[in-house]
Amino acid sequence: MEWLTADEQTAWRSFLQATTLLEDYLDRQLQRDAGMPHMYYALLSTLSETPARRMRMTELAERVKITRSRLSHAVARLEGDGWLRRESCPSDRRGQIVVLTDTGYDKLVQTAPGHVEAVRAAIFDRLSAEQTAQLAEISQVIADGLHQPAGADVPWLR
Amino acid sequence: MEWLTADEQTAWRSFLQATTLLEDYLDRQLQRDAGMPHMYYALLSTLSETPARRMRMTELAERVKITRSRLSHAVARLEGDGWLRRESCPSDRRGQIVVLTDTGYDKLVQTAPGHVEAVRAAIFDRLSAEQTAQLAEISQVIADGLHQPAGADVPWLR
DNA sequence: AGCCCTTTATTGAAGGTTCAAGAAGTGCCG
DNA sequence: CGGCACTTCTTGAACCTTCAATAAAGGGCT
Repeated sequence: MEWLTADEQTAWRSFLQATTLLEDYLDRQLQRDAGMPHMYYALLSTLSETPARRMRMTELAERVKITRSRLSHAVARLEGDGWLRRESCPSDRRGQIVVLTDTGYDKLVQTAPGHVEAVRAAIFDRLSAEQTAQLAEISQVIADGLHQPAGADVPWLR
Repeated sequence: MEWLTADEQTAWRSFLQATTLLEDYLDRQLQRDAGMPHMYYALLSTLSETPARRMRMTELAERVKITRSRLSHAVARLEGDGWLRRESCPSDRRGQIVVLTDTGYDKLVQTAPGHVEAVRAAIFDRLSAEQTAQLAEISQVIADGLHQPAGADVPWLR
């Protein structure tokens, strides 16, 4: 068992503070301007980038890295708001297809600029191009590592 | 209004995935091994590093970057578990001082190795020393920016 | 002292997330 | 075909977080 070095500790502390503050900041921004938390916005946003603005539940959950259960609850709420709707899947009767409605798309078009602005203000306006590239690389390494934890042959995320 | 460049988009996407996965991973690890979410562990950990393992509510909230309200709920829970206790502040009768109990300290000593190991496995074992330094710097920049958002003369975090 | 504004901390309700359990469909394999 | 294991998605309860409202104390000002 190894402890963290001094450098690692400062990095870890700063990272935790940055992510905590950032989440809080973006959740507030979107709750205020769009009436939904950041994760829900990410669902609409992800759907809007697919060919027909539709996706299977499981695939959507995998893309945004959340559990199916969490997605079910979120979709139920967003469907109630009218931003998206469910359709049954023709090829697999267990499946559900989530579709971004036109109203949902409009909502996204309406709120995207403010959100992008918030992201820029918090992050990219403050980082050099090099730092942006470094952040991308570091994030990718961490995400890759968590996607398939060493020694686990069973998916750890249900 | 500027959109994100292609590089910024990939960085943002990776960053979001990494932080989502990481939070989930650490919350699970701590819930399983310590019976508490990551944020609660951070409270115990922060207290353990102070001179007499005690701190005012407000200062603790500021250190870990959460609202007073959230802290109140968390402390109520952790006090119920016996990991910490409240004491009234002699110099300011509105104040409360949160104290890490001996049991709470033992709990921390017990669970810290496993948690540090999880953090190492997810992050520092995968990053070079340079990348660790880069992550520290980037995180610091982001955290600094969010601490005092440009154009706000009123604290945005209550 | 009295007044007012601020700071400190808590509370309860509403909403979000996790976890374990369960219903329903798929697909393989004897 | 029948059985069995696995996948897909949902559900409800417990827990956590947010938000707005509140109580209580400090501190300045006249």
